[in-house]
Amino acid sequence: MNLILKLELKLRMDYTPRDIEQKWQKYWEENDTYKVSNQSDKPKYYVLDMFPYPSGAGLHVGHPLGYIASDIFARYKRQQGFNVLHPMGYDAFGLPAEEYALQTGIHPAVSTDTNIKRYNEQLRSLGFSFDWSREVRTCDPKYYKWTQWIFTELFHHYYDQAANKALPIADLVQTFEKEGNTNVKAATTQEETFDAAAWSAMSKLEKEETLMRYRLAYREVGYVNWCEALGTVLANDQVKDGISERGGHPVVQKAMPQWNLRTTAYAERLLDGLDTIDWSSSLKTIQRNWIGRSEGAQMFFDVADSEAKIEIYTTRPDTIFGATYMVLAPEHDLVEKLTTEGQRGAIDKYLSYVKSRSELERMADKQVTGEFTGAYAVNPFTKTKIPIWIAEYVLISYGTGAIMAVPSDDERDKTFAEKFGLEIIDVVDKSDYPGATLSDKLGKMINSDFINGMEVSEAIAEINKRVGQMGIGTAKVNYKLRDAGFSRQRYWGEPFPIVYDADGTAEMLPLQELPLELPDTEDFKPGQGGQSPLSRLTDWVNSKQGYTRETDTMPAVAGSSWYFLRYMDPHNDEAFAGQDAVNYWQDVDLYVGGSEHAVAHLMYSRFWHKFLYDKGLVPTQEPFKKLINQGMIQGVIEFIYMKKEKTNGQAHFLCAGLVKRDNLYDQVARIPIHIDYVIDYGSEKSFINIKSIKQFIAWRPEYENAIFECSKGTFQNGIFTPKKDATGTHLVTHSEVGKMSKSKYNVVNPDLVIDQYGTDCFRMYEMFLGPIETSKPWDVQGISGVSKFLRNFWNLFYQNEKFTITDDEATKDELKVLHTCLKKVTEDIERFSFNTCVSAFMVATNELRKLKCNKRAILEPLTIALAPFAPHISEELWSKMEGEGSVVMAQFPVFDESHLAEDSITYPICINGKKRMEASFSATASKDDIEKIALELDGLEKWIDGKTVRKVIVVPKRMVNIVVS
RNA sequence: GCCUGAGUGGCGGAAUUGGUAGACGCGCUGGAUUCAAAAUCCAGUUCACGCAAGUGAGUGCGGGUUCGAUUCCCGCCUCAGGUACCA
Repeated sequence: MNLILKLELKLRMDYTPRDIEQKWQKYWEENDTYKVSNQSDKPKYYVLDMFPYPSGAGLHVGHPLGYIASDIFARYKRQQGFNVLHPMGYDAFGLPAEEYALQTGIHPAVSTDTNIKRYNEQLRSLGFSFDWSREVRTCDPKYYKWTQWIFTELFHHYYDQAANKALPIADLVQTFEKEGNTNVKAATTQEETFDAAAWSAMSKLEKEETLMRYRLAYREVGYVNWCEALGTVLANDQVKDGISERGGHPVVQKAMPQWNLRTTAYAERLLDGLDTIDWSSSLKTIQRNWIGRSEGAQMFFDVADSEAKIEIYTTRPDTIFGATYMVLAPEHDLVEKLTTEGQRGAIDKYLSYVKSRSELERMADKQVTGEFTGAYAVNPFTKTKIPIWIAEYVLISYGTGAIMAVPSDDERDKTFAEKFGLEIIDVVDKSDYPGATLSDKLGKMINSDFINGMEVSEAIAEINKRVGQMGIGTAKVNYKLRDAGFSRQRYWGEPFPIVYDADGTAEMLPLQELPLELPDTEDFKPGQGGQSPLSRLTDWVNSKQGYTRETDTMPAVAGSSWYFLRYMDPHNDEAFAGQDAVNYWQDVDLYVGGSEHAVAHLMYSRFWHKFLYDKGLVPTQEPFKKLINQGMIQGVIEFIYMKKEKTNGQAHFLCAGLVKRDNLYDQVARIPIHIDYVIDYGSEKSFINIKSIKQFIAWRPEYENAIFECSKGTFQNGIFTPKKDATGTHLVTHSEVGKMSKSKYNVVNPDLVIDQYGTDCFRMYEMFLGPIETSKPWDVQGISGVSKFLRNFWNLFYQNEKFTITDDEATKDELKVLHTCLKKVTEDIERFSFNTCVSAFMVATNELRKLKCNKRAILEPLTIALAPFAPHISEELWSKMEGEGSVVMAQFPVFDESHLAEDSITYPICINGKKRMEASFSATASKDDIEKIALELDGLEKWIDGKTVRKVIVVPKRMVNIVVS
């Protein structure tokens, strides 16, 4: 190595991010820098991230986006003198670990543990200020003991609508014994009335069944995705285009008893609570629409020539004179009973078609389908006979599972009526309201007998009154929100702390018997009839004398519904968290996470929290005061097309080119393929060749004998058969931009980037990518600019390769640069605009380089302000400056407006709104002065050119606009 | 389908309350340095026409309000997230 090279290496070794970062990460760990106490004189601040599911693919570049943002905020708050709780943990139960176990035989507990270790390393290398002593894992029995306990409490409570809170079910039993349920106002599965005598006449089993209809955790028959070929229940995510993703087998809906949570009992409070929290209005709207409150009427229609009555729900009772037919959900109880002999065959055929369709497909389809039952109902007002149909657009889970169809005033009813030639009667004259949509509920009633001429709102009230008088229904508030399905026929989840006695009555295990630990097994295959793998462990199932255990497990949302409370007091064995801890930390001040959790997780945790509040166990009604949705770092997902119909019993894959050429989109399913096997991954022309196919088959052995066809020929069982002169296959894949996820096989890890550029650079680069809320595909182009910035910042402190800063007084220009930056950064952190913070630091650094400033008075506050973003380099420079303690606790600098004052301001001079010139005015000039001077500016004549000046608009400190014509 | 977002140079993005569109960074072009390259530094860079001065156009598309619209209103298009068992 020659001398010059050596010298150059030495020069470049000055800022060596990885050395500095490891040094300070070790220092923070050894000094418990981020450990936080539940007792402090400082005000509390709780910054929470949505904890990750520890996927086998490792932490991907999307995870840190939110974590970096929340870490910056937590560090900023710490520097402002708050006692900051900033914890991290793992949402460790879930389907992927179990799928992995089925493929490899590796126990989910083992793979989860391995994954967590990897995540731990990765998270630590990112320099987050987490208090790791508070880490929680939902799969830890010490943790899920309390998940199980909260479940048992839900079981032991009902929702009393008079008290507007959850009350013990034992109270309800007392009431039933005293007076039956006639005075009870409570959330229930089904309206029924009984008196004390009727209650006491019930058998033990009947009593239990009745109580089940009130409990907040209850068991009821529900529908699951059933795959006969695989003998298992599938998650929605495992079903693609109507067939199982694994193996491509048909999937149907199957009824099975399921545990549920009565989230609907809290619908109104979940709605009201939204007004009290600082969430984005779009997220609140999503939740409001999800809850879907509507006011309408529930009423009964008689069936012609039958005792049966059909209960319907409608938001438009006023349109009843236009109700020309009825539609039942295909799963409706009455379908079997009402179908006439003549229509039996057609109905059965339709039912089997519907069974093959998921709810999502049923709602998404533009085409309408349906079948006539042969039966007729009687419109209670017109007394005419109207046909009863079944159709998949009516869902059994919403309302009563039956509608009166008014084709004149409902889009879908109209499409349906037009397709099947059903009668349409206009009942609302909307001519007074041009531009109003159907959902505005505006217009005047026509063709409607006694309500003719009334406005819609009047008519609704009138019909509701009549319906009540006739005893055929009542006004009712309805919600789209459904109770939460809480059973999974899976191994890797919390076991239900439930045993059934000989009669099949469910009993909850008492707290002393919790946790009910997940039993060990080596066999994760589903049990008989799609039961959970736990059902195979007969010793465990029967381990309690005279009882059998529930073998379903809880879904992943169980553990994540309350984990933020556990962080407050993570090692407590006596309670889910001690009351002192809960009362000190109260609630989450800032919650950061992806908008993909907008409903599921954020609705469930609010529900659990409200229940705990009702029990007096938490002090606030809402768990998350402020919420920021970070966008998603996306990846490209690669798919290969597979024909839905097998060819000679084999799966048949097609080149995207063939699918396009022959327009076969209806006949193919998209099968995701790992991005590592795809050539030119991410580009438009990405494809797979024979080598890729071999890798794919090794990964997905069920496709060992599959056919791979492209325009050049076919490949099967290792043999390529060319169609014309060709030497190999070239199947173009189908690429989509989408979520980075292990299940999409498109994960990119941050490790390599961090190795190359360092953590501080990675952190700042992810922030620099754009606003925290927007989603964008991952791309490393541009990272060198951030790297260069950090080196330039570092070099401000160096002269002739020596660390040199002076105590000289700062100049006016230097102070202006500093305070402009501090103002921008402070204001931008407060509004979570971190990308613009990074550019403010860049601007300041560039200007200070030009000013050759190396003064402590400037660089010290700048270093403190940079610390939340790039904590390692800041800590290193802070220690070199001999700052006191760690920069982590240094007071965040406050900007001073007086340094920002300008003597003169440059105004753009616009003619008719278009900038034509510039002019400088004193900062103290009045509007009139500016107008006068502006009109006399040299060069203005050219623009006015014979036209008249109509108006001059002067916006102080902004611009001048001269209007001419 | 329904609900919620997003769309600005070659690329990521900025413009905080209706007031200079393109901050900052990448890339690219030219130059300096170097035997050469990397690195670094300097200058330029929305597009079209033009040697230039300049002129015109321009924030997904089509309209509207306004002295002035990326920003507000109406109607579309495309993409993303969710759609109740991925988490």
